[in-house]
Amino acid sequence: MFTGWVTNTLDAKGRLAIPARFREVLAQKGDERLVVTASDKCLVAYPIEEWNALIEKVAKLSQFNPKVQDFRRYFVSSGTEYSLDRQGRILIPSSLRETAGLTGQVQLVGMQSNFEIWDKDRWLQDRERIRQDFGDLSSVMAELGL
Amino acid sequence: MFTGWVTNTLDAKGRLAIPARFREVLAQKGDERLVVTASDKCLVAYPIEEWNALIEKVAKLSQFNPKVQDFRRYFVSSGTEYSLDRQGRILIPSSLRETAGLTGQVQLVGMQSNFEIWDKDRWLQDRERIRQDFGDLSSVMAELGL
DNA sequence: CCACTTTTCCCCACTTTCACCCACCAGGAC
DNA sequence: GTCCTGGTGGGTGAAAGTGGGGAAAAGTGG
Repeated sequence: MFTGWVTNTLDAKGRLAIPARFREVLAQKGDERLVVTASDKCLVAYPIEEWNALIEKVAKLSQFNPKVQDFRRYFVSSGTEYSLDRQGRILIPSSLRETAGLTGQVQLVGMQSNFEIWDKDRWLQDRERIRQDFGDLSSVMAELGL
Repeated sequence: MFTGWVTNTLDAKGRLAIPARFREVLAQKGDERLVVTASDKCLVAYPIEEWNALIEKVAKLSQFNPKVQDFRRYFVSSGTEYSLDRQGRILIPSSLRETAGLTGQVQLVGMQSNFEIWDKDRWLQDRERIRQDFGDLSSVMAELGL
């Protein structure tokens, strides 16, 4: 399980160190490869296994539903496999860096089965938005049975 | 499987380098030929094998259904076979270049069994449109069981 | 049918990017 | 203090991408 918030820096070559804690999760799965994909405000990283499970589900949806097409074109298409280098980093290609607005400081956010990669400033803003919303959020959770 | 986003440039002669990662997929199939055809906003490239499978399916549809006719006229008829040159490029004929509005910068988008060829600006616009819609998209995905 | 232009293909050369390796620095444990 | 670990930065050779010259092929017009 990926948990917690970590701030790392993206170096000039576009490399990002994966926190040791996250690497251990991968090591336990016996497969250190990651799939990184673009979401609307950030990037999302999945262990291969999790990603494949997701892809299979998408493959079963109607391929002619325009929403599904858009989802595939944006979210699925950007998903590419990366291996860690000897220092436990991945190289994030410029197209994904641009999409997610990654600059210097990067926030990694554990989301249990996967983790998100945010531009730090954007993360701080979004966190603030969620905080404002929290009261409302709580009632939705209650409705969902939590 | 073709995955990920790659930006390459179309040179003055209309040649486009196929990313090495995509070429490997073709090499694994043992057939480096590609069929490129026009879709509504971009071009689509298929490995021969995939294209033939598609054609066979279309052949089974009613030849007198006007919609099928249009589909064949536009999508199927424009499909032409291209081989890679020694540098791993294909020459995109001017008719297809115009249709897809390809200028300098070109975006290649991996769509698993095939890949799309977009004019970069047009791609950015379309991506932005999808991104705006992402919240809505996500809820549709949730409804569909994702 | 022939001359001419345009397009296509093949080759070579240059530039940029990437994968790999090593080195450094900061902080915590001993 | 030293040792270790985690994160950061940089050099280097190979690979990928880019651009252009020139011969062959195809298309065009008289």
